[in-house]
Amino acid sequence: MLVTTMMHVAQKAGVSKSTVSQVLNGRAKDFNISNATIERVNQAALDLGYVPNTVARNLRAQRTGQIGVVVAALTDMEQSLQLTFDGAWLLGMSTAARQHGFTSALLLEQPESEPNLNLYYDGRIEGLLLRCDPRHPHPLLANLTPARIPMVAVWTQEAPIGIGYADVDHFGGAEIAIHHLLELGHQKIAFLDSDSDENNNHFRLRYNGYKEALEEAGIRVKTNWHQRSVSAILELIRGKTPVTAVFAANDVRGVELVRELTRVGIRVPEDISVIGFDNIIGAAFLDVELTTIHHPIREMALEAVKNLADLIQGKPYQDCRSIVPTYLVKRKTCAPVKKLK
Amino acid sequence: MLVTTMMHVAQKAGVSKSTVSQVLNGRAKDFNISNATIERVNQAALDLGYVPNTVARNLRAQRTGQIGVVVAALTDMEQSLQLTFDGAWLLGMSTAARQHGFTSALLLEQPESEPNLNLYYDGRIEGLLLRCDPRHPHPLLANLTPARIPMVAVWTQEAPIGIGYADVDHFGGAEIAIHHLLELGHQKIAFLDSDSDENNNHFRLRYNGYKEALEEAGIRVKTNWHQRSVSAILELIRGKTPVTAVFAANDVRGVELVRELTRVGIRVPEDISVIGFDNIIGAAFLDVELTTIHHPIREMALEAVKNLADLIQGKPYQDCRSIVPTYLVKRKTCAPVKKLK
DNA sequence: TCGGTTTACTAAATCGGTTTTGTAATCTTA
DNA sequence: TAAGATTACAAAACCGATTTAGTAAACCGA
Repeated sequence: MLVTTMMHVAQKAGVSKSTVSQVLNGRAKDFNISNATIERVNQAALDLGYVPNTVARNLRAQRTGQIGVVVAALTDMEQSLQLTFDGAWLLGMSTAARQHGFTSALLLEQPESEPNLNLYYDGRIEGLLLRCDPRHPHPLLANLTPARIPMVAVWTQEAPIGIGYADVDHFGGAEIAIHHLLELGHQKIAFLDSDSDENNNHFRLRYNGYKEALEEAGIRVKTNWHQRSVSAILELIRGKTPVTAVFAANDVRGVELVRELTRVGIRVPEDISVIGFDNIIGAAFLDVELTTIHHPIREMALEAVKNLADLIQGKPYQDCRSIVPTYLVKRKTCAPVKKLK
Repeated sequence: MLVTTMMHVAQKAGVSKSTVSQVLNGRAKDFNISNATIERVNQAALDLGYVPNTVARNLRAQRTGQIGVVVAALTDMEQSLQLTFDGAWLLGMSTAARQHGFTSALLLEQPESEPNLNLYYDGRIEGLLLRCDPRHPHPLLANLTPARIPMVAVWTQEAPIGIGYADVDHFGGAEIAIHHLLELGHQKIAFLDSDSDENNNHFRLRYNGYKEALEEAGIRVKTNWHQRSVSAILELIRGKTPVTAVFAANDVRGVELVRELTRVGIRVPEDISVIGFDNIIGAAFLDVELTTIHHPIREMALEAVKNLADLIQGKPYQDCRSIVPTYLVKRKTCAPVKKLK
């Protein structure tokens, strides 16, 4: 490779490599290096275009300033959303990593078969970030006996002992959505769940938040308010005790619903209010201007990195768990309830 | 940190660390290590849960098996598209990296100010991938005197001497789009350019492909066929020599156009055919089913990594440049031209 | 039985830094 | 003015591997 090493600088400056190290690390004063020597060393380093070898430095320092990020292969989740999500999260994470003193993040592809923590425990990284899938526990988290490496699970609130996490406040977000509808006078509010992702933990949390918020307001949640198909919601609306608003488990479902309602002549928000969840990036590009709950991906990424940094610093894992707050994004699919009773 | 090193294994097995190294690297036969010793060493390593330190190994081997990926901060480009793009590209790149023998990829945030190649030249990575912006040359490419590190620019076809690249065939894709329209009998075809990105090199290539394809078919491209606003296209359609089809510089514009046409009562594709470019991920979620040219991001990522691997291996940079082919995605916005003449 | 080869290892050098320890020379201060 | 402190460095150890060179013992043919 033929790179200039510290030795070359030392030779050029006529000093030992220890001196070079001391000078270049700004510790000259601690070692009583004369100004003349400092000058000579700096000049030599400059002339030779010297760049310290980080690998060597890391070996000696016994730390790398790197964290690992396991990027799972794409699952069957709706590709577009998955990709925007991953894009936002990776980019946010990368920025956050630097802010927390890590030089960089190592992208590690998830090995398909037996996940082996040792694989990540070879000294290259100081901690690990795992992007989880809300539908099933991450394999690396599953067969984890003791946490031998600082680890933070991202996008989940279920992590084993020793593991930190960062997730969005799905429960609280749902509450915010319901409170908004309540303020608009709605009382009968349906929940449009996913049709496929029955095990999606986030959707479960959102449903719980929905239920809790309604019950706290003294409203008994009828079982048939919880539906998994747009057509079922349609029936509900046309039924004898119709709902006046629908909380969709996510924006995809929300948009779907609004489109169908519009198609069959039910006006949104005049006849029915619809609120979604996620504030999917690029929603501006859609035909439906959905009121929704913002899902803060980058903030979550930032929290994840912060938690990992703390964990590495030795903080107890209980203190390295964050639930990132959401907020309401008012657009055009919610309105005060019609006085039709 | 208290990890088990090769020394510990050696002690436990009652041999020297050289022997341990030889055994664990499968080079026992070359060094005449007896089977009994091999067995002892393996058992000791297993018992102690030994994992070789990759940093030390890398220092000695003078290579890391890592490549760097510069992730630029988000620009003002339409966020959604940017994020899906980056998600797809990072994920594709990461998979490709492993396939090409790199253990992992290092995410390097782009320093805002003076880009300093030395920063990336400290031994941690063997090469660099730069995701470029089609609107302006990458700062790292701009002030690059000699290429001191193997580098591949991604999403551009303009790279200095010594630098490889991987890009999508924007020119060829445009030709494919036009050929499709020509086959459907269209002769008067407008080009709906971006309204803002005047310096976007990709759009320029697409325009050139459009023009070339038409001229090859013996059609003289009228200057007013090249427009930058939907309303201008509308005027064109309503004018005395109306176009029968529009090639949009990208899907965003295409969808915009189709929506507006539909709104003012012009039917697509019955009255006007529209073809886009990009096949934006998640198009399925849109209301407009746009015929378009697929923009293969993951394939581009794969080519980029392949080129970088080749470059690292010493291949001449001219052979490390790829233009990835596109293909037509037929959906519902193109139809045979109406015989109205 | 003696030099040469093979067997089975070990010692030491190496990668390129950082840090601890060592050592002359000069400077203080009692 | 001699002991102690300070100045200004250099030598060597160290991080944890890999690799080259070295060595002792067994074997082997002439």
